[in-house]
Amino acid sequence: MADPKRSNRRGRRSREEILDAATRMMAERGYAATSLSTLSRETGLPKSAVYHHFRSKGGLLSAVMARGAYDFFAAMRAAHAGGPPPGTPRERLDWFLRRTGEMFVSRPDFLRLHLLLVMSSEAAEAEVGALIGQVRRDGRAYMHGMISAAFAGEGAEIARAVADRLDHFAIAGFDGAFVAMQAGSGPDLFEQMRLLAEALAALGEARAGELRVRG
Amino acid sequence: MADPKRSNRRGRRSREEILDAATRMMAERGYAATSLSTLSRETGLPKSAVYHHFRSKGGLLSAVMARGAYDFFAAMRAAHAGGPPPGTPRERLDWFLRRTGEMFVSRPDFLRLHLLLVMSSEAAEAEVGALIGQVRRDGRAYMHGMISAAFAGEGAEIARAVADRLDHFAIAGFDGAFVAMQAGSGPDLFEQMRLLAEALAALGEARAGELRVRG
Amino acid sequence: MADPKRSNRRGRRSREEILDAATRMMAERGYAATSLSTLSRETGLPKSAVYHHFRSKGGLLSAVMARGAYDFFAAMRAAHAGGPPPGTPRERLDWFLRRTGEMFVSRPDFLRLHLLLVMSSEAAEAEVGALIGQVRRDGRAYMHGMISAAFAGEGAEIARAVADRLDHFAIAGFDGAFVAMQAGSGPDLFEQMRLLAEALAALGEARAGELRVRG
Amino acid sequence: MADPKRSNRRGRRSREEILDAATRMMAERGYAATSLSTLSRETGLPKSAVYHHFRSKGGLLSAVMARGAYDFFAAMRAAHAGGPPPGTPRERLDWFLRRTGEMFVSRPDFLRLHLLLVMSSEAAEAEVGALIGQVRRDGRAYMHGMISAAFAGEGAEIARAVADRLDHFAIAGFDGAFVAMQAGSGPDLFEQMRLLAEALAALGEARAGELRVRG
DNA sequence: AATGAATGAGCATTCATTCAT
DNA sequence: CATGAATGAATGCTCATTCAT
Repeated sequence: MADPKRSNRRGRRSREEILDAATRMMAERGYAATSLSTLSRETGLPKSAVYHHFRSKGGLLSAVMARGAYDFFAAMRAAHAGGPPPGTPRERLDWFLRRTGEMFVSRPDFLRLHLLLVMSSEAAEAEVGALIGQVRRDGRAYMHGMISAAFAGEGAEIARAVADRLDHFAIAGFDGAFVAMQAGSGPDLFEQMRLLAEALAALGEARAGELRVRG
Repeated sequence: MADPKRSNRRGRRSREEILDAATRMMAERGYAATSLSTLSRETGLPKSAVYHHFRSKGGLLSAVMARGAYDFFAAMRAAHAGGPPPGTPRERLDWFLRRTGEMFVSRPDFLRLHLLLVMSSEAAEAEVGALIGQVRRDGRAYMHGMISAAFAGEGAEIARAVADRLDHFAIAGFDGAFVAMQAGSGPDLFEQMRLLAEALAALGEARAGELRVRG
Repeated sequence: MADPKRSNRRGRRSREEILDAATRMMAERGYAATSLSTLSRETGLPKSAVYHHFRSKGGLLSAVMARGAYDFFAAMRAAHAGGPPPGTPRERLDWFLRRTGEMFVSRPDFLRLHLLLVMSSEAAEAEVGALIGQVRRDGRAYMHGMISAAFAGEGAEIARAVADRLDHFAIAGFDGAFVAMQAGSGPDLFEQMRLLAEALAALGEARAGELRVRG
Repeated sequence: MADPKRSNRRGRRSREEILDAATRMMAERGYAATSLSTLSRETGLPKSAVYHHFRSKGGLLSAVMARGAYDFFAAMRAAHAGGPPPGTPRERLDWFLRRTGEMFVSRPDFLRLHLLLVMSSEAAEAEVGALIGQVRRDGRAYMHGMISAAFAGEGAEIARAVADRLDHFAIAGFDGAFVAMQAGSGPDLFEQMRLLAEALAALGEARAGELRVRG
């Protein structure tokens, strides 16, 4: 079944190949619809290799998610390194969101699988459920950082308060835009990002105004 | 297996029972992970009843989607019957979105399955793919109606232009909020709806302002 | 399912339609591989019609065989009506066998199904088994008649003795030639028939010679 | 289901067991009527073993045919090793055919299945169809060898010409005699073989005579 | 460390049949 | 007389998993 030229002394590489294929397939078809037989056929590696490296199909899913999350956030940090140039909150949000949108386009697999699992309650299986929760918390924290950076000009306290209020909303805007992109409906993703930046800026400035008055 | 008291002359009822159970199960676990054996066990009806009524598992999915869409939009129209009381666009959007949010909470199954299918490319199987596209178009048209109703005070032309610009964004806001609700993360759905109303109002008014100046 | 224009008051016709389709399908695919669903789809008549007219799938098989046998032997008698012109046994056998070969070519379904059942021990189911035995006996009797007619010039007694000896062999020659025709191998059926006639003539004359000497 | 003492390290043996049972069952009931469930029950091996060893039910059929053909022709060669003693063509044909008849009686499974497939057009499924054609060609070649050996005394050229003319006819005689044996009708197989030998001798000598005159 | 052989449980689907109308 | 609805049993097949090597 396996390519005979493939040595049997290269565990690390096999692991990565399985992980790559599984990420792609699970993101395309979902967890339940991804069979180890197909995975094996597509990688040229035996089914037992999955058990060798990941203990079970569920373990493979966990690994896929863990690596995906790690890579995703690393890529996010890289994309945003240096931070936006000075400017209005809206300009700064625009800068952040445009770059984030580029990530969505170039690495959709992780997000797709993430949303699939969120919706399908296959997550309920403990281990993965925890990972998903962690990813959502990390995502929100990341978003929080972006928003407060955008409103840094209002002072740290106000920036934080604004971000507290808007981070979930921003996450929802992302998720929704990603769904629309997957559906092939809607305007292109970057147009959506621009509107989201505009909305966040408007909401954030309104909120900052209130706080300035009160403070 | 089946209740022996169940006559063999009640096709319509069996059909509905299967449809109910399938809607719930597919929304919970996804299409692939919903097995006809489990469905049969849960309804007490034989597996062959599915084939009798729906021709195939795919046909059942189509029927689930078709009925779900029909019921969903009917319930939406019922929830919004009469329309919002007079007021500012934001107040009117608030009224619309609060009621829509209630729908999400009370009938999440259809939306869950819809999003699951959008993400999982099981939709690619023709028949269902078309249905999903139709649902998204209908949803967007519905949203368009809500937004232009909210901005009716600006005149029909401007209201329409605003809705043209914002309908996709609003859909994304809904989808994202629904995802957050499913994930159990984020503030409650109604808080999200309020923010979305505020954002749409702000974006819409800015857009209307531009148009008034140009006009 | 059924053609709506088809009245529900025409039992005789439905019966024949089912019989026609079943004869064809069973001859093509065998009894086990002929499903009532397919039969129903192909005739446009409901599956229950089979039970109405034939009591069971096995009953349908019996009816197919019975009608097939009846028709087949009637057609044989028609083809051989009048009998061969005077001539040598070989010429007369040639005449018989050429005409029989024409039957094989023009109505292969019954023979195919017959051989299929003979080989497959689905015949073991009593009712059909008996029918098959009857068909083989009738066939042999028919062949006996042909051979003794061919050798009538040797006198009735010798003609009968020759036919007693050769009828089974002739049947085997027929069956084998029919098999070859179905397999698409071998020379055309009529060449086979000519050789068979030659062989029967040679064998018969040798036998007749022996008998004449003894007598 | 399986014998628990059966180790999971004996693939070769399982393969043969399945092949044996399948050969017998398919020859008895035909391909379509042989179910993997019954096969599994009868071998004590799980259904999945069939897929492990043969990829599909069709693959099992191919393997059954391939092994059957191989064994059959090997046994034929063994039965005819050494060749017939010197004598007239008829004596030599008698020797060949008697031995061949013994094969039919002692190993009827392969031939039964072969004829079943020839008749039932399940063969049309490519892979098996090709195998069947090959078997018929091999059979004919074998028969050709037997006939020309029987007529070797007439010289190689004439012997070949006689065999060219009669091989198909001889095959048909075999097939027909085998059918009669399966049907339980007719005289015993060896009587049929004797008549066939006589017929082939008569036809062959007539043909050889013609050729001698012409040559 | 890595794998091919093997398997039991479960899958979607089709079957022949019954029965109320 | 004729049928559409309904179903339990069985079908061919795929699944995730184990285990000896």
